[in-house]
Amino acid sequence: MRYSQLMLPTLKEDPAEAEVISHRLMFRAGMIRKVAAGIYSFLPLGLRVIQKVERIIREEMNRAGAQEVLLPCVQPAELWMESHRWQEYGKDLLRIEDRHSRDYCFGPTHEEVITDIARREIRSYRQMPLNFYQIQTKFRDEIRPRFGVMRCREFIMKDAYSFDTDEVGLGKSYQKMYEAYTRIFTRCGLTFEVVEAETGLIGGTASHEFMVLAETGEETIVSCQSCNYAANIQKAEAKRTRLRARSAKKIINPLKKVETPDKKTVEEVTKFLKVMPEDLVKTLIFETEQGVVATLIQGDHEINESKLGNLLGCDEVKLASDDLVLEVTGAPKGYAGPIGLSVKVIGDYAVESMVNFVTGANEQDAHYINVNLGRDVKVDQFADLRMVKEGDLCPRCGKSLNFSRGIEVGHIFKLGTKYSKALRATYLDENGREREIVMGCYGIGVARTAAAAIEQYHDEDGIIWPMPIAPFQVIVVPVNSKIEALMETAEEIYRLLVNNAVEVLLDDRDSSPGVKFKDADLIGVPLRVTIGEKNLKKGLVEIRRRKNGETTVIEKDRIVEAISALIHEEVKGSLHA
RNA sequence: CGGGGCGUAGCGCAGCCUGGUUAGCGCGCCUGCCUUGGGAGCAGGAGGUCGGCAGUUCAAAUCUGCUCGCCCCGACCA
Repeated sequence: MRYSQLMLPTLKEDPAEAEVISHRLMFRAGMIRKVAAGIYSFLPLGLRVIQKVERIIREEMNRAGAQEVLLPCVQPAELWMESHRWQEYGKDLLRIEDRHSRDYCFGPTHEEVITDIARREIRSYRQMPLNFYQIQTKFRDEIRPRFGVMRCREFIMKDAYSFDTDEVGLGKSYQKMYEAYTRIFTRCGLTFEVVEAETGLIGGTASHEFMVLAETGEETIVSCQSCNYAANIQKAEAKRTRLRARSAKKIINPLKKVETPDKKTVEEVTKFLKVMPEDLVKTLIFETEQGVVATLIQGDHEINESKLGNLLGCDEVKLASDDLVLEVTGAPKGYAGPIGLSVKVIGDYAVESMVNFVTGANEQDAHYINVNLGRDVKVDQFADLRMVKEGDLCPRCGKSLNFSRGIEVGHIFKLGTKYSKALRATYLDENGREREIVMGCYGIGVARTAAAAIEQYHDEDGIIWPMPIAPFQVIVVPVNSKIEALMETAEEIYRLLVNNAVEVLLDDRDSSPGVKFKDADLIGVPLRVTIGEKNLKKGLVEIRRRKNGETTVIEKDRIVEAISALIHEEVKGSLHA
């Protein structure tokens, strides 16, 4: 490709709206342009990167035995009603009407459509296992799109769906995808971590997220320093502390009510009573589909609403309104406590080992001290209800946990029979019995993967693409376009490299060298061949590596072998990342 | 949806508070000269219904109302 013929509009200045580094650089490098909030066009350079990522995905999906299909983006409401997601999905689902006022949606994902195919085509256990995947544009009407291509409304996604006869088969399909994903992100040159995750709206029994480690990541991930435990913060658990030594020894004091005028928050109350936050139990009232429940959490801990929801089997749990708190506890918010409550009380495991703690007295301006379980408080159930925090220990091995930030680029789910049951996708087993197909689904955010690579690999001059997903592997820069010898050599090297299947961009613009160098750095091409007058007189050209600025001068006749060796080395390097 | 903010040339911004000639600046773009190993220099030039609609006024980018779009923080989410 010749630069002069490529639509590659680079910008010197950062666009005002771009906040995160990948957004800024994709914009400045002429990869993307915004069309509307959360909706982008990909310009040629951006598309090249997307296609490189897609190619790696296709190769690995095919290797894992998956078959590519193409599904519709506009889907009939009926299918979504059958799975109940027409109601459940909420406002993220972009609903549209056709000219006959029939309801459709723009597909945010494709479980319904693929399950529809499965129920029509799969009859027998002999036809499984099967795995279909598609790479296409989806739409989720995000409340607030942000971070450029990382969190958009319209986005390119690879989704795969597996169909098995039973859980054992699903386990195998899931494992294959786990391995394929590991290969995909490794081949893209990314540093990532696989974490246990929540299943969320998609539903299902088990799930892992593939997280690219980056400061700007939206997700917090927790991982063990010594074993391989790693989980999304939403899912992460901490080792349960046994009855603490200090608690075990402590004398149980008599319950006492104390005045706490105007002290509502954990901080205010503990400061006023001169105790530590971990000596207080906060009582949080929740409104759920199962009715109102009270939860008991150690003062310095945070409730994890999704854990509570999972425990109760509810899709939605909502912190009670001030009015409801008043109704349930008889006191305004800030004075709730478990003593005398008539609703179901669920305690976090950490509370189980506490003695002589502080709680609200269900009475304005009053708290109890020396509260104890059993004697004063009846807890219906203990469970893991809290967020893991710094200092907690690994639930598997007891060593310390690390906290880091990640960008979710892939997510795999064991769906089970949720959709096959709803859409009645069944098959006949060996005994002629009708059974539900067991499904899994597996997604990768394609553009997000490219953006994550930029978050991970950039410097103050621009993008530093990993070789396998770089839009071009090499850029050829003649320093002075007015000197014929330089241009001729550049052309010659360009042709040689093209003929040897190297992806090369020839900067044939009549610009000053500074401009060409700056653009080359900005768009992040891994290797630059610089052709300057002095070197050329000695029959030499220079090769510069974007990632470390390292330059080597070689005889121009050896250019093809030198470049090939470097490409090979960098591709291999990312495989071992 | 709540809170904050922004819409002026392709991009980044000033002007608005305190209304008044031809609406500026930097980058980019066009022409010419010159220059060529890290976003050169000089000269000339093109490009704006100041987001839209309505109002106040002799007069609106500037004041008022409505509206549309966008950004940031939060709740939500891949």
